[in-house]
Amino acid sequence: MSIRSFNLIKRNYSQSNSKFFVTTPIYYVNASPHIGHLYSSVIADALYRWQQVLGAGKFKFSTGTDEHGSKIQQAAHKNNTNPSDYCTRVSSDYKRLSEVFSISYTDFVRTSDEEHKKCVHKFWNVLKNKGKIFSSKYAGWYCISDESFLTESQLKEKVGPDGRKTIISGESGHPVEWIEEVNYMFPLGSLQDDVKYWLRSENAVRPAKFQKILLDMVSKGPLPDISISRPASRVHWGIQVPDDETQTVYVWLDALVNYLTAAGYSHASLHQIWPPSVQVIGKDILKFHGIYWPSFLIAAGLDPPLSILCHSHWTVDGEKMSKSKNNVVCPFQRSEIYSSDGLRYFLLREGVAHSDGNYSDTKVIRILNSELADTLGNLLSRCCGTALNPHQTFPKIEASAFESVASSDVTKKLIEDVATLPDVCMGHYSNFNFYKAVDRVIATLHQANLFFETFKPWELKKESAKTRELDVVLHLTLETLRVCGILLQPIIPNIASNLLNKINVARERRTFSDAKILSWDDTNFVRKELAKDKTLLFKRIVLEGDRKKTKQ
RNA sequence: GGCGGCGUAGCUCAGCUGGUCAGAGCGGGGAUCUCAUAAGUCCCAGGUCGGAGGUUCGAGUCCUCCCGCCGCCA
Repeated sequence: MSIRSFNLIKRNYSQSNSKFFVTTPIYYVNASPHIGHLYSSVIADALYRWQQVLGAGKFKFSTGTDEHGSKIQQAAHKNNTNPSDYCTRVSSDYKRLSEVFSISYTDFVRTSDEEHKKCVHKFWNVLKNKGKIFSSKYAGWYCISDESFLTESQLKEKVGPDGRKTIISGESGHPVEWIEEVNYMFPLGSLQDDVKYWLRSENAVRPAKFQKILLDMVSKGPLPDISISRPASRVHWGIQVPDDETQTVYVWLDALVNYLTAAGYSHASLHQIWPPSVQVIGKDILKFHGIYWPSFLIAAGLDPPLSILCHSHWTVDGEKMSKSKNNVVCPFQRSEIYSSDGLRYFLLREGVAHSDGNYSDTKVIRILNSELADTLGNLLSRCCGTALNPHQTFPKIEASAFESVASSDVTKKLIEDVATLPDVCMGHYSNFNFYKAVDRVIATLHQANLFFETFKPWELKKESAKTRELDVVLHLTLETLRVCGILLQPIIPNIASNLLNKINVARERRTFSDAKILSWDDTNFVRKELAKDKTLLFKRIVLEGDRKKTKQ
């Protein structure tokens, strides 16, 4: 069965398509959420919100938790509870992550849900009926902790205190043992050409670095058959293989089907939303999503995803994040200091998909204070203060006064920046370059501050003959804030909402089209009242004992 | 060992297709302003673009070799 037979037309899904389906990985419940989990969710949420800024449609955003496997059995036992209760508890932490950080998912899938089991069974039977599952005796080195078969190159020898040698996983350090057993197998090699073809399409995997890694993997020689079940005697917390109670479905097959579960695989609605538009993943699970997953899908006669966005990891103060180093960054704890939008901003502003980011609290504080409190928040305050804006309005402007102000080079630059900003952001968001989009927005806000400084409205205020020019300065600056606010909604939804509320932008006027219609071109513009509340977009972060040097 | 990715100012990045032999933000220093979230604006310092060689009138950008980091495979 050839992949060429189905529709892989290159398309820019960032346009206002009728449908959009974005996914995060489902998070393994062996541990609480950390900054890396948040990063995946925030990226997916930004993509989802951007789609909404572009326009209405049938959208779906799935996330969830991966709850099966022997590690969960062990973790539950360690916590003196059963796997089901244990999973419910930790899964609720991931739901809380989404709630705290405004992750606007539509579907939360738990692999222990009955609906998911139905989908896994259905998928299994489809693969089986297509002759893609066969039973075979399998022998190899097996790591119980990691629940994986390993090749000999992945092993190391370890000498114990008594001089005895044991074989361990080279990667995790956990012990391995030689196992011979009967498992169900899947012929990865039979889909290799199709997967290679899919990988070569332009947007299949982004950034290109990860696309090349995958192409390298599938171009090296035939892919092996892989085991897709485990004996139930060893792994009983999972989904039973249909019609064979002695085997449990391999956790990766189980987990990957969650995306189908979210899309309505067990009932007829799947094709209303399938295939996924973007699947967001971390680089540690690249092989499963970039080779296994499309192989399974193609074998089952389903389209692979239109795009996989693979992001890199976060180091912490230059070191890999790990429990043993005790440097795992807890997003809940950090959000209490930096706010949820603040943490979102930092991750999307500082993170680039192609290389590891470095998390540092010093950097977080500096970026948030400089850009959210100062550049953005202070600019709003300059416009809304009663000294310059006693009537608390977003004023209408007179054409002659506008022309007078617009003749300045600084004003021309600002108007050009604001006019081109929506399309520039469109380009960057479409290519998943959030940091470039944010960079342009911040640059535009700097230009607005320069414009404000150039025209010195606090001096215009003193001359009654210059009141109309003062209105123009306030108007242009508030309009810049309005456009920037619309474009920042995917990044900092709450701060953007507060900003747009303050300048009285109607909720239904916060779309990409609204960002393109500029007030000085809008003959129907009506003077707007600013909201009465004293809006503080972002409170500057000051740590105890950290006293800023006062300037003279 | 083979293959792939990366290496640009203290930090994070831009600089795609060879052409002011280099920019931005943050951080640092100075000046100035007072509308404003003690904010804004301006100026300055910081660069062997990992190293060496080559192609070219001209290379951060192309080629070769070497060094370092990361990943995959053996």
